[in-house]
Amino acid sequence: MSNKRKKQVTIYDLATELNVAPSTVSRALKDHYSIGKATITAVKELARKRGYRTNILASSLRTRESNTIGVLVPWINRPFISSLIHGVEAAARESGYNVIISQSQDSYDHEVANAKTLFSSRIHALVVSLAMQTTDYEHLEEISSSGTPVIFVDRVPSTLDGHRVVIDNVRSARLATQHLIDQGCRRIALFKGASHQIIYHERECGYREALQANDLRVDDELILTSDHLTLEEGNRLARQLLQSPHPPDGIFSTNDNAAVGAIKCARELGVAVPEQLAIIGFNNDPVCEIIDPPLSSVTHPAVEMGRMALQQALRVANAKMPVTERRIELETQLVPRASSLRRR
Amino acid sequence: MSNKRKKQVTIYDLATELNVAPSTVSRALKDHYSIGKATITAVKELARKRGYRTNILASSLRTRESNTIGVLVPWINRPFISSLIHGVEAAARESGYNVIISQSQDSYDHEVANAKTLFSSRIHALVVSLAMQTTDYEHLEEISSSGTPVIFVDRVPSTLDGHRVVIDNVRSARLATQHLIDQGCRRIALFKGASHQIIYHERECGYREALQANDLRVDDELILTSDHLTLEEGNRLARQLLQSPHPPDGIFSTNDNAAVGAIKCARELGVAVPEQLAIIGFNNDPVCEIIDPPLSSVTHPAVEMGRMALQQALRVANAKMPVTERRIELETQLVPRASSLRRR
DNA sequence: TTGTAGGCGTTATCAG
DNA sequence: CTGATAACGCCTACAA
Repeated sequence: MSNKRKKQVTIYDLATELNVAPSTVSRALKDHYSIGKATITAVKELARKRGYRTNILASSLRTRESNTIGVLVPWINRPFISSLIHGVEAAARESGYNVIISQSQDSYDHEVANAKTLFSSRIHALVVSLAMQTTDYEHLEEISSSGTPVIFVDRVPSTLDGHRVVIDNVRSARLATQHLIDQGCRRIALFKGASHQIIYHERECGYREALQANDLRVDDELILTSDHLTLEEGNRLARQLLQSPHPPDGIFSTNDNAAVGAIKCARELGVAVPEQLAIIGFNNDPVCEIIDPPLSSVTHPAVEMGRMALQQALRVANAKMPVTERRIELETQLVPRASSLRRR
Repeated sequence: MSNKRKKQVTIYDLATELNVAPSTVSRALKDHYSIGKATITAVKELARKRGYRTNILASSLRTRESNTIGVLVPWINRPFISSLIHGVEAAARESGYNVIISQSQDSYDHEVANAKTLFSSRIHALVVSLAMQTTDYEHLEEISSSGTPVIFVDRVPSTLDGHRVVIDNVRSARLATQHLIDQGCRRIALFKGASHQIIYHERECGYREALQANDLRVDDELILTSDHLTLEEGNRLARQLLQSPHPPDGIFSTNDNAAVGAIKCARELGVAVPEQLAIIGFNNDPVCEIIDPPLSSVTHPAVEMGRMALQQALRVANAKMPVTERRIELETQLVPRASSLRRR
């Protein structure tokens, strides 16, 4: 009920009370160089006293610049994503921007609808991690080509050449796989997500490269795809493998959740980890230190990726010239723990 | 750079092209009853074709109603909070609202600053979970008394009588403690957060009530306070207790994190869980099922609390009459698991 | 150093 | 059923 709200204080009110023009107030409030010191202090003093708060809506409308950054992610309540958002939000606030978030819930339709809504809010820039379902990017190209910078993070498009903040998935997966090989594994299984998501495709490439570099045969039966890579899925996939005629002696899971499922499965079946089955995950979620045995993993710098994405967004939005560095790659690190370390 | 942006399509453009007045277009777009069927379809058709998107800023300015809900929480990247936000966001979107988030990082100063910024954005309502540091509520009272509904969730103020969505902390804590007693515990320790946060105070009350109801002495040495209740803190507190002359035979931790720390500590010291030390946490985070032994806990319906908070926010914001139901309480449930179940 | 005036895009009011 | 007009609060040429 707008009529229940107290009337807000405007620069007009301050102006009349001080017997100056509204424009003077406006300028004084932002320390415009042409305004007298005395006026500035007087205006600010009164503003404080009257509880004046600049109306960002009006200001944004006038300048055609909102100070709001849109964030569009699959799910907010996942460790990696919530840390990513944490990074975006913290960096945004430091630069004086607000963050407006929405989740696609991994649905393409939601993603399209939310992208439109965010666009209507005249966001300054958009940070996106794609829904699992998404394979075309028209809704995002539209935003981008209208002049609003779009920065992709983690789940980036395969065909669209947009700005992106990523890790080297191929190298990271190669590292993880090589680590298992170094620990003596010869039959290594891979748990991956839907291949049309490029990150999973790349991680598979790294896995294959490592095997080939060590003259190990790639057995397609050991490459398992899951749409969600939940703990339960990981458990199920592991069971399937361990009960097969030729069980693997190592598993590389492209996320930690599914790896934890595998550990639990091994425990249930009485398979010794890491002696009979070495396991490594991906993301280095807190859960790695909680599960027994502790889970080896590869770091995935979520907070940092969020910060970088925001900075890149501002860089692109405020640049005079097109920004040529369209891809920002962050470092990852192997974190070996007991789930894969065999005493030698 | 606004000048890099393509000029946006306005109702004006549509109006000229269709030879009608802008006001007609505006009304047609929202199916105003007084506009002819033919005009409506024509307008909508052209709008679609030209890629028209209503400018929410202008609309909000004019109507003095933004369709944005503010969310102010300590940290986004915590399981309970990110699920809470998930709930708020999902419900908001279903009702046609956007969500703008900011985190206080548990600092009072941040909380005050962010509250001001959100207020400047002319949010429709504000959902808040307090920073650990916060003990005065002027910054929020100001918003509330200006007519913007403020809804507190979980970490609610002790002295301010605002709208709130909570659980029955006393009862929940009583349940948890009684459960340990039922399992044969006689010396039960309590891990709690800063007492000026009412939720911890209430949980302590529940704990005391349960002990007294069973004629067990309350030993103040067993009540340990920690500012953050992290896993490491839990580990440290548990060690302190277990190495004391009279170690406890049960621990009730007011969050799961610290309880996990206690389990790890017990494992490190060779104390059997639950036989020598029964442990129960609070929140029922995913980690409960991952730790070994699985951690007993009390559910804390994060997503549901988020949804309810949003609904209450809209109810209050759009009510003709003051909303009298200022407190919404959700159910919790005891979830016994191996960390506290002693075979009998 | 300050004031004037017009407009950002939308909607509410009042006429027709 | 539709149109003209004025405002929402702020910013920015341009004028003084």
